[in-house]
Amino acid sequence: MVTIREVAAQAGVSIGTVSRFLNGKQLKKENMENIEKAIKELGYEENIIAKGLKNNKSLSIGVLVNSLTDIFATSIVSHLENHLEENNYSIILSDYQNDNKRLEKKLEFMKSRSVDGVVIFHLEENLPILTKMKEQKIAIVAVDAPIKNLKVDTVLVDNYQASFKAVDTLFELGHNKIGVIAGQTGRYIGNERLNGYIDSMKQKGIYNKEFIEIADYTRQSGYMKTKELLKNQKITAIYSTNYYMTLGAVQAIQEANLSIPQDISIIGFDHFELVDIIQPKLTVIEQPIEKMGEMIGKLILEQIKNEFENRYTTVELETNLLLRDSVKKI
Amino acid sequence: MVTIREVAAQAGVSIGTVSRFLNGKQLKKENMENIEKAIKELGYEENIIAKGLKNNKSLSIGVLVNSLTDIFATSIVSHLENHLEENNYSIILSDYQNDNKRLEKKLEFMKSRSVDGVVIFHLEENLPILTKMKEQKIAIVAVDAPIKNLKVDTVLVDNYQASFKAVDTLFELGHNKIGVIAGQTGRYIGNERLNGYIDSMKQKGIYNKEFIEIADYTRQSGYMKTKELLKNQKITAIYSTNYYMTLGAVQAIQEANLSIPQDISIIGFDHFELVDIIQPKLTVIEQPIEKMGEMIGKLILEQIKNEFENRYTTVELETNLLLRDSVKKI
DNA sequence: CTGAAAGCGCTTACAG
DNA sequence: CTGAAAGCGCTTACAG
Repeated sequence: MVTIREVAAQAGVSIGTVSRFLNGKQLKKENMENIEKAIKELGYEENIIAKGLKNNKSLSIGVLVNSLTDIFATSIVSHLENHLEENNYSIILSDYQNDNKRLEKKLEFMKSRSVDGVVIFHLEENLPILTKMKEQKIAIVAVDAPIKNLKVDTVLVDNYQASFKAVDTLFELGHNKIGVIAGQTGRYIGNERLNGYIDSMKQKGIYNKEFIEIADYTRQSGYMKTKELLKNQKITAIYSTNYYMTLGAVQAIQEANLSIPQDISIIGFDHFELVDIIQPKLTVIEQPIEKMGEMIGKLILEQIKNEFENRYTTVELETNLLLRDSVKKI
Repeated sequence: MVTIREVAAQAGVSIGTVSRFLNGKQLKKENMENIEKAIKELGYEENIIAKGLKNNKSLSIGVLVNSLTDIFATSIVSHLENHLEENNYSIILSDYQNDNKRLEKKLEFMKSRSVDGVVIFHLEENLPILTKMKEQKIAIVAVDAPIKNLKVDTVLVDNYQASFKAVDTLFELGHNKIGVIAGQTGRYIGNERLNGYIDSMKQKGIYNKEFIEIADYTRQSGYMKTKELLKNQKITAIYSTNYYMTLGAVQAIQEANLSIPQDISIIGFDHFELVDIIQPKLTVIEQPIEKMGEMIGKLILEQIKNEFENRYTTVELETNLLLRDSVKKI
């Protein structure tokens, strides 16, 4: 491995001068040329690890997701990675399987690797390690849910509003017996999405608690709970509050030999490629995946650069209701 | 940040001694106790970055996938990460969008971060940077396809055999007009899967080149090419050679108002959760995802530990044909 | 078993 | 603008 030292020798300058050159400082023209030449000839490549030792920067960002196979998270991470890479940052990725003990361990791990920041998906409870990280000026961005009792930048969507609007849409088409497949209550997203539904139903005077089924975001749970819902003869439409549950819901509807939207209308949450395999094309609430990825990158880099001037932002992005063929006027 | 130096002072020993303790060396009992106590009291945590500087190890592995939203790759990475994390390694993840220029850049990037190894999915052409990495003793594992003209450990499945068996299965059920939705030829996986099909068809004397459609692994292409295939009245079964194309194929079959398996039998490739939403349950070829992840981790750690004794392994794992309801005897 | 010292590749006040 | 030197947090022959 060729180091700055060899470059210095070959260029006839000191290593400090080479270092300054590499960091974009202005030098005597002749020296710059010599250094540049030496770098080329020797094939010098900088060692980012060594570079970071002095100022304790690693140019890496830890990203913690629940599951590496969750399409929502990986889609965002993909955009985030693009953004960060342009700024010479790399991503250390880990999943924590919805287990806060595990998350804590992974965060320790990342801390020991001197990450400059961490991005955490779907965490709601504060963890002792996070407070420690804040003290040590490690940037933190929470995604998709706010972390209680911890002031950090947060990027999420307006889930409440999305649900509210889903009900609006169905109501305008004449539906007033609208079932919902909700995620666990007690968790932020589950609550927001369910409350948006409830308030919208109440506003129209069509609220009925029998229309509510609580599932757990898995396809299997969406399937089961939709079956329950279908036993309720009055339902004419279903609002399913996440991607996987929607897939399960559709399966349950198909198995009940009901057709969409003739027998039942449905609105899903999230628009990833695979919902499009379903016939007819589902009406879904789309999250601004790309914008979320960019926003996260922007916030974390700002934190790192501005050295945490105690300014915390919560960015709440709007969703988009994509109206397609799975809903029908009645 | 508390360092080894402070621990040494508090424990009344030299920093070398603390270092040795941290690396599991045996010391005088009293010193060990004092150091342990000092570590606790001060809340010392090791700095992996600094640790790696001396021997140029970073305890990190770069992983390059085509797309972060490819469920096949992320499923494997998820298992790999578990395996590596147990060994104190972390993963730096990046996608390269099927663009070798981009891949090269990402590899440079990872090299500058002193990764101890890289895992590369779906690469077939050797890249200059890879030769350089080999020279510098950076471990390399190729996944899912061998890299031409480069000796590295490789983990893949027996694609040829999988296809051969898919045709066997259909043939035994009485099918002899079996269409195939293949991926691009000219690429390793595409060739292997197509050749297995072709040879199996020829072996049974039922080969007909009109039964072959070449798609490009996307759902959309699977959809279009299946439509083409269905124009061929003789077809009684379809073998679709990847996950996304299978989803497209099913969609095309549904739109043609044909039912599975009454009108047409189908065997797909890959078994991820979402194929199970399809009615009836698809017969699919399962890849040993978990084993692949473990194997990759095992090989890369062996390379790092054994210091590359010029031993290169290609691990070819078997697939499993999961027989379910989408195929029928005729 | 342990201390003192050199070193990993780089940065950065300091002095000129 | 630049060199010499100290330092980032840790490891590891060397000598005892």
